[in-house]
Amino acid sequence: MIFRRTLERAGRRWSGAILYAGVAGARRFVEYRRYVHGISDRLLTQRLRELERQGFIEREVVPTMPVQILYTPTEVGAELVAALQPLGEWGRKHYDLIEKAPE
Amino acid sequence: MIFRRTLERAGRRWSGAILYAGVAGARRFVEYRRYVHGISDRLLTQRLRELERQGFIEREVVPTMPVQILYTPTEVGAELVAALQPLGEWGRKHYDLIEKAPE
DNA sequence: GAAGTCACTTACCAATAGTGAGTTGCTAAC
DNA sequence: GTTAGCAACTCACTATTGGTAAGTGACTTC
Repeated sequence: MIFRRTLERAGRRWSGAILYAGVAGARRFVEYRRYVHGISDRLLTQRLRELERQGFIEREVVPTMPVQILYTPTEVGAELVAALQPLGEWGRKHYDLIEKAPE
Repeated sequence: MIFRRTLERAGRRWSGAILYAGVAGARRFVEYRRYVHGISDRLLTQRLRELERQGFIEREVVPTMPVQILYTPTEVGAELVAALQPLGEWGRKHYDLIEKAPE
């Protein structure tokens, strides 16, 4: 079912938050790391690569000295984040349920 | 961040699909198993327990012979599924991206 | 009395995630 | 001219999660 696949892809650990950071303005590796609190370098690298492969962000190497690497959300990536807004609303409304409740 | 926690809780493997099945009318264990294609008994048990602990479904034992066990989505559970509708729309729109694309 | 259903549980292995340290190529400070 | 630092990674190791398959006990149907 598409619903399940979509939800589980977007809901993969860190993926949504990384995309969200991109939409919020993050571009460089360190910026993403600052936005996405708690993620390790290893997983940030891995997720950025996945999101690139899946077409949600674009990777661009700027040959300055030292090189800059920019990760920019694509059109679909931004649309996906937009589609997640109601879920964000729900989360804020039920703050205690998701922030205080057991795993 | 709430957004991340919410998304990752809903996006945990099988969780969203199970809740969705409940909203779609599933009540008994075997019904959920039929709705959520591909899930194993082990994980269905585990997820139903988690969803109950988190307050998304209610477990009720009906002392017939043999016993029936009914899992019913709560109000918040149903609201969560409703909040996920736009994501479902997005998924259907970008079908090929999520169904054909690389992991 | 053999086979089947419901709602699980157990054991085992594979895949994914977390932690922490190391690396390369540069610049700036002491 | 060694030391320190940053950006963007990579590697090795452990812990957690998920998948597969089989088993269980109370009951029903043929």
